[in-house]
Order: sequence, then structure tokens, then C-alpha cells
Amino acid sequence: MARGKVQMKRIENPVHRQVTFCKRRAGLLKKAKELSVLCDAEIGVFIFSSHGKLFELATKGSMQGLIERYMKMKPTRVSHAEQTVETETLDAKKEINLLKQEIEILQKGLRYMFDGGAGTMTLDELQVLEKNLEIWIYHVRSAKKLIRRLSRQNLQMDILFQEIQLLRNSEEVLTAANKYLQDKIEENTEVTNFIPMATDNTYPLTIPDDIFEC
Amino acid sequence: MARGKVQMKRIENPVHRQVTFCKRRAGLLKKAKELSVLCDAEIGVFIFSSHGKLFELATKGSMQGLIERYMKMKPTRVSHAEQTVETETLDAKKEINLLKQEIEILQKGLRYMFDGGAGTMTLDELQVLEKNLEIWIYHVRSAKKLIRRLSRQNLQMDILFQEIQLLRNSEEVLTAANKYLQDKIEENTEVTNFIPMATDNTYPLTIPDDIFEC
DNA sequence: ACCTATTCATAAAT
DNA sequence: TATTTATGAATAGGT
Repeated sequence: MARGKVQMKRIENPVHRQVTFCKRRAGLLKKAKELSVLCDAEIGVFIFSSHGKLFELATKGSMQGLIERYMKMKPTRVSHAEQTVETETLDAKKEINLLKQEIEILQKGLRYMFDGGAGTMTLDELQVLEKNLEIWIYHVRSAKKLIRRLSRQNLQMDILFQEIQLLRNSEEVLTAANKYLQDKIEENTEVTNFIPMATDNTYPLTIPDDIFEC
Repeated sequence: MARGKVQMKRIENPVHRQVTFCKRRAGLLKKAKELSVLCDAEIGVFIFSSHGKLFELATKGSMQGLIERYMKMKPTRVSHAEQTVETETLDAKKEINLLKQEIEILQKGLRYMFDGGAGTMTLDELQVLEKNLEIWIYHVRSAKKLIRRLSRQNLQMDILFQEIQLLRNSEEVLTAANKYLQDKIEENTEVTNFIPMATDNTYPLTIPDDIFEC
């Protein structure tokens, strides 16, 4: 670069390093934007300064979306290896956020299943849920079967009710006929061994009227 | 650039665009590496070409780690200003364990609900799960109400069925009595205006026998 | 992939 | 921190 070629190693002078960081950072992000525009590419850039400050750029949409797209192409590797106690500080914070995300997905999942999908979940979250929902389907279908059978019986209860009304009516008719005939017998005849039958048939009709209320 | 300034818009010629993409992509990644080395920064770059191919760079560690670090600072929301990394080491570890426990409980909870309680959960886990279950209870109770009502109707159907049997029996008794009385009348008496009533009451008893089968 | 004229990026000074 | 300037680096278009 200008006024002397630069050595490709860490700039030790903190002031120089800071100045160079600002300039080159701006340059890098500009180049990224240019590449995105000129070549119709989607680009994401994170820059963490040596002091942990974050600078980011996401062309075409959000960084979140980019990360999801990235994750889709590279399904999370599960490497644990061993960690030295000293290096755990940063890893711990990373892990916390991962775990928080996971919890959020699980909670969303619970809510999703409880509320019937009222919440808004991302595609990835839904994919996590998909497996669980497959298990659900079995239970839901079992429940549906039960409900359907009971509903069918409910319809048949209407038929039963109608039949009962018919029987009640017929009972009245028969009782009336019986009574009429008895009267005729008493009025016109002598019957020695007559035993009145079934005229006081008072079996309990305990069917409540609100059986069919809903 | 060389031999003519370039317009900052998408290059329409596909060949030119592809060539430029390769060159500038290499340039961008080189710049990123340089910035990382010179200024001791941690940098991640994704580049998705217009046809979806991914090119990536992660200085100092893996892209996965970078994404985790990114997520840590942006839990999809406003950042916590800057946090002092050093003071959070212990808290972070504690938090990790808490979150891991919570996740495990939630997962167990999901399994518990899906598999019908096959898993073994400790008392503490059950207490955490209890909170989630409270949400469930509302839904479960609604479902139970429905099932209970239908079951109650099902029981009442048994009563109805018994009542129908009683009515059928009483009908038979009454019919028999009626017939007996008629016979007596015909046998012993002259009744002028007698009209046989209801002895041939053949209303359809269409109740299928398998109503109560499951 | 290589060349090279030209533009761009930027280190150091201010 | 911004501006200037001299210089190295990146690259567009051609081969």
C-alpha cells in the first residue's frame, strides 16, 4: 500500500492498528457490498474487533436469514473435544445463547402444540417440531376415532329417543285398550279367574329430558 | 478499476459477471484475512453466489463458533451494550447448567406428554414441568369435558337400552293382557261396538342390535 | 489463466 | 477524527 509495503502480521502499535482497522474494515464492507451488487450474490460479514466489538453487514435481507441459510447447508456439527478451563469463558457465553435458543424452540414447540399453531415459528423451528408432530398425529388420530364413534352413537341416540316415544305412545294405547276391555268385562260379564295384568306397570322412566342438550 | 470505471449495478453479461464474481470474491476474502491478521480481529464471511453456491471464510476458529458468538451478542434483539467478558465467567457456567437442566426437563416433558408418561422424571423435574403442564390443563380439561359429556351420553344409552327392553317387555305383557281380555270377551260376552285396539301395533323397531358394539 | 492499463485502497503524514 | 498524498493493490477488459 501507500508509503511502504505492509507486513502481513499483527500491527503492534495500538494506534496504527486501530486506524488501520477502521480504514480496512470500511474497505472490506464496501467491497462486500460491491460484490453483492455487481454479481447478484448474498453476502454476510461479521467482524469482531480485538476488543470484542461487533461490526456486521448482510446484503439482501437480514443476518439472521443468512445464518439460517448457512445452517441449512451445513447441519450443525457436533464436536465437543475437550476444553481447557481458560478457554471456557467465551465458549460459555456462546453455549448459553445456543441453549437459550434451544429452550425457545422447545417452548415455542410446546406453545405451538398447545395453542394449535397460533405462534409464528421459523422454518427451521418448524422442522425441529415436525418430528414431534409426527408422534402427535398418532394420538390425534386415535382421539379422532373415539370422537367419531361417539358422535355416531349420538346420532343413534336420536333414533333411540324416537323409538322410546313410540313405545310410550303404544304403551298408552295398550293401557287404554286394556282399561277399556276391563271396563267392558266388569260391565257386561262375570269372569271368575280374572287377574288384572300390567295395568299399573309403573317401571321407572328415569330418562332425563336434557339427555340431548348440548 | 482498470480500463474503464465500473457501474455499481448488476453485471448483465453472465460471462463478465461470473469472471468478476471469481476475482472479487478472491479479493474480498483476501482482504478479510488481511484485516484479521493485521488488526487481530475475528472475521466471518459468507458468500452465496447467485446460483446458491456457498463460499465462506472464518478467521480464528470455525464459522460455527463465529455464529454462536454473533448470536450471543444479538439474541435476535437489542444488544446489551457491551458486556465485560471477564466478570461473567462463573455466572455463565451456572447459567449453562441451569439452561441445560431446563432443556432436559422440557425435552422430558415433551416425551412425557407424547409417550404418555413412559419416562422417569425426578420430583424437581416434575415441578418445573408442572408450570408447563398448567397450560396443558386448560386444553386437557376442555377435551375431557367433551369426552365426559359423550361418555355420559354413552352411559345413558345403556339406561335407554334397558328402558327400551322394559318397554318392550311391558308391551308384550300388555299385548298379552289385551289378547287375554279379548279372548275372554269373545268367549263370554256379546259386545256390540267393540273395536279391537292397538293389538297389531307394529311400529318399526329398527334399533340395530349392534348399537353398543365397539 | 495471464497481462496491463487504470482505478481503487490505504499508510503515513498532517 | 478528517484530509491529503504517495504508493501498492485490485481488477476490467483484452488475449
